[in-house]
Amino acid sequence: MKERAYRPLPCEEEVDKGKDKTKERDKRSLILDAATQVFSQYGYHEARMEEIATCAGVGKGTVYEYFSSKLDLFQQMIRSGLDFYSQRIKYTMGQKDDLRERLRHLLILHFCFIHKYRDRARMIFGDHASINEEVVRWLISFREEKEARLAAIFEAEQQQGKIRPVDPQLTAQILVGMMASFVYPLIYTETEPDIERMANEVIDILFLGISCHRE
Amino acid sequence: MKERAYRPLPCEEEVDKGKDKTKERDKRSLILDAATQVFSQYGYHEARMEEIATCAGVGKGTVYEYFSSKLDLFQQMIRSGLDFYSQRIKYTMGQKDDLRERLRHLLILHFCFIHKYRDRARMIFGDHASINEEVVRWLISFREEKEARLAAIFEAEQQQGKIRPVDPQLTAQILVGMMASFVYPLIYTETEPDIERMANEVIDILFLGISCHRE
Amino acid sequence: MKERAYRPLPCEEEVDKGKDKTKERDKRSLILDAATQVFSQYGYHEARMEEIATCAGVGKGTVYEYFSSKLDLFQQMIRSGLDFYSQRIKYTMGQKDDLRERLRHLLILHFCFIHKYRDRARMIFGDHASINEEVVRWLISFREEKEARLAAIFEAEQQQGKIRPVDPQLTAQILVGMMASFVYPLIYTETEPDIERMANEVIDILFLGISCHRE
Amino acid sequence: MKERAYRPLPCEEEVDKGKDKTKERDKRSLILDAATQVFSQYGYHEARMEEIATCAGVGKGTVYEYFSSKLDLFQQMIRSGLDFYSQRIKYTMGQKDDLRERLRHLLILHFCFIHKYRDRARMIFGDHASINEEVVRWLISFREEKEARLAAIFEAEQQQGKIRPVDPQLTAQILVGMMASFVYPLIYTETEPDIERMANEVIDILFLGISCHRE
DNA sequence: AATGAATGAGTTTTCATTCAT
DNA sequence: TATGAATGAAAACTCATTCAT
Repeated sequence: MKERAYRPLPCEEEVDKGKDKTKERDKRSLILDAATQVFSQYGYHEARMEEIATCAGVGKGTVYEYFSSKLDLFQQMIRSGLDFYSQRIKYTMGQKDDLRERLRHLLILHFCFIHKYRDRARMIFGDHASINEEVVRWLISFREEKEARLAAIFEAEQQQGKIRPVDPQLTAQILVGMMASFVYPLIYTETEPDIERMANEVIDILFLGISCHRE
Repeated sequence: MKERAYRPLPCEEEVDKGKDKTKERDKRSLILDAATQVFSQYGYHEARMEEIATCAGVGKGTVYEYFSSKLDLFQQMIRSGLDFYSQRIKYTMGQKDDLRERLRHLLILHFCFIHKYRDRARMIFGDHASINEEVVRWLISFREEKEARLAAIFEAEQQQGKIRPVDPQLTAQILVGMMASFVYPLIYTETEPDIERMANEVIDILFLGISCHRE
Repeated sequence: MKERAYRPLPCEEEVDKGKDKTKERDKRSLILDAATQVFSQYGYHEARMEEIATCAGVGKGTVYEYFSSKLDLFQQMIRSGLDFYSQRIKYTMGQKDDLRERLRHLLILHFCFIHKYRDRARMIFGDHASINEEVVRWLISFREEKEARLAAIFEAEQQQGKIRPVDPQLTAQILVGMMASFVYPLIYTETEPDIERMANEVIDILFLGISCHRE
Repeated sequence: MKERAYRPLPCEEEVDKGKDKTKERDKRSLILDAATQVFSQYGYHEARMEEIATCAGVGKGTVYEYFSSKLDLFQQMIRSGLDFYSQRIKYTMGQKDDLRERLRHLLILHFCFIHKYRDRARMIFGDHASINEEVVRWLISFREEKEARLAAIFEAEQQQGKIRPVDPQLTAQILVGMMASFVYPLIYTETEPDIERMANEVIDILFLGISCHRE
């Protein structure tokens, strides 16, 4: 019933090396995982601290030894989800030379992540506006950071004449929007998605859209 | 704080003509508007029925004369928001001949809507997964419908050889994702956004991305 | 659906003579009848003023023209039920000479009443302790009056040597208890009860129990 | 105000022997007792969960740890009252040989119970028709069971020629009615009632009423 | 006189959090 | 350190009553 696996993505074996000792997870991350699962299933308000505790295999009081409140637990869970995602994404983005290839890789990773860690993806890309201003600020600044990084890349490429003079900021935002548009489909799709193909199509459209074309 | 204006969009004067008599609003839509405002500000769970009532200028019990429960009120508010949006969007989509121009118009309308009716936009494009299965189904099928309509258009154009052989479904999804990526920026931007420019940029990228190019 | 008839009991034709003009019932008794029906069906607290109004065919506000509150309506309904019952019972009790026959008649009337006017019977013989102290006092004093009247009769008979030297008060109470024991069975029995037989049996037992027997 | 004693009846010392250690009552029965008291005083609808909690010396939430709802608490209270009564009554009924003596004992026990456990008696013998169908069914079947048991006894005696050929069912019902007629008087009487005398009188009347007499 | 739309006081119930063990 | 029994603040909802029409 639990089997919350979190094994490395098929495309990220190098990232998790050295973590497979399956050492006795400490209570804190046990609770964090349970929280991810329960929050993602029920949403913040419908989630019950008792269920999170039970699901983590600890007593209700124990949760409060590690987290000062429900909101604190939620925030830390989001944070950890954000870190978890960033870690995987950043790593790859620093690698390859060619922009197209790098973005293709970004998309693949992104799609893999969403598909593999549905729970976390749902929490990271969800709309938590009503729960906590702070969380919303995090998520916004998280996305802005992502967009800024992408915008910087587009700008650099543009100055090298590799892409058309599009607005780098807007282009970044559009890419992030495209990426986000896959969250729900990937979470709710039962059949195994063809992630490679999806990534290629998106990249094709985007690159034709922003490449230089001789008139 | 009230001033829930709902005057025609600057770009939709033709749509609302004849409706500006500002006739005595009936209680039901008064409450619906208050609900939109309060729900959009606090989210479903943090919203208090009492505040909605106060905000609509009626007593707590009156709300229950028109809506059987908090959930019912929420659902009807979403529904009305959906209709409100569809009304404005569908109208334009059936008009112009040229796809590019039609989509440009779609984007402009979409952006105007979001910017003008922040409350409604936030509710329609928000993530209500944890509140009510039914609402989620509505929103998903609403988006799917939108995507299907766009996909059909792309497919038709494709058969006329007007655009590249991209996956119409995926392209539609990407366009919807692009559109959605503007929700938060437009809602939270204080400065007047240059909607025309934004729409043009998006359309440029998308059309270069999907047009036929001689190799 | 209404057809709350209140026609004379088969055994009381003489009582209602002159009332069969079926004259346009005035609003007040219309409401009183509706209240009897609704209160008896749902009990005081579950009964809704709105339903009583609807059932009486008047508006909600109208009820308050005739009765100052729900409690007032309830009290007046009980009172009217009490009077209705007393009227029928007292009349008969003053008639016949022979005690045995008089009591037999009392029982028959009582049983007929319960069976015919289930609604009223249920309200009169129910336990309204929790609703209103005043109502309870009425019901208790109503029963005490009944018992006192019977006790007086028993005492008189006793002094004439017609019955054993039993405690008249206790005997009266026992008789009333016997009578009450038929309320639920008569209300809930679907089949037509053999009221004569029931009365005879009860009277037989009681009279053997209290008659003088030569040892 | 607390002093909910529940010491053994003066006439039932043998039943409760070994139970008078007044051991630390557990919360559940503490609440059940408080409920009995409050429900019996105010009736189901007028009773406030908060008062029951306070009266039991626990917090409001604690009541819901043991009972899922007000109705559940009410039902369990009735059930426990029914069991409590049955326990005491059944025990004695199985003992003595002579019918007259057995019934005399039954009455004494019944009267003692009512007088001693007014709260419980009021709940058990009250009319809860409007509160909950299930409770009504319990009470009816409880009374029917009682009547059936008595009817069986009367029938047996009859076949042994010990009593007149009365309708055993009706006789049982009458006896139960007689018994019930003492509920209110015993509950509301301030002075110490002479239970022995009352029982003897009732038994005398009933037995003369149903015995065989040579004409 | 008759109405019914509007009202808000009052109640059950939930569940995050505490704290004695 | 870990626990879960106990708690009480807070919110949805009901319905008797009012009063403008």
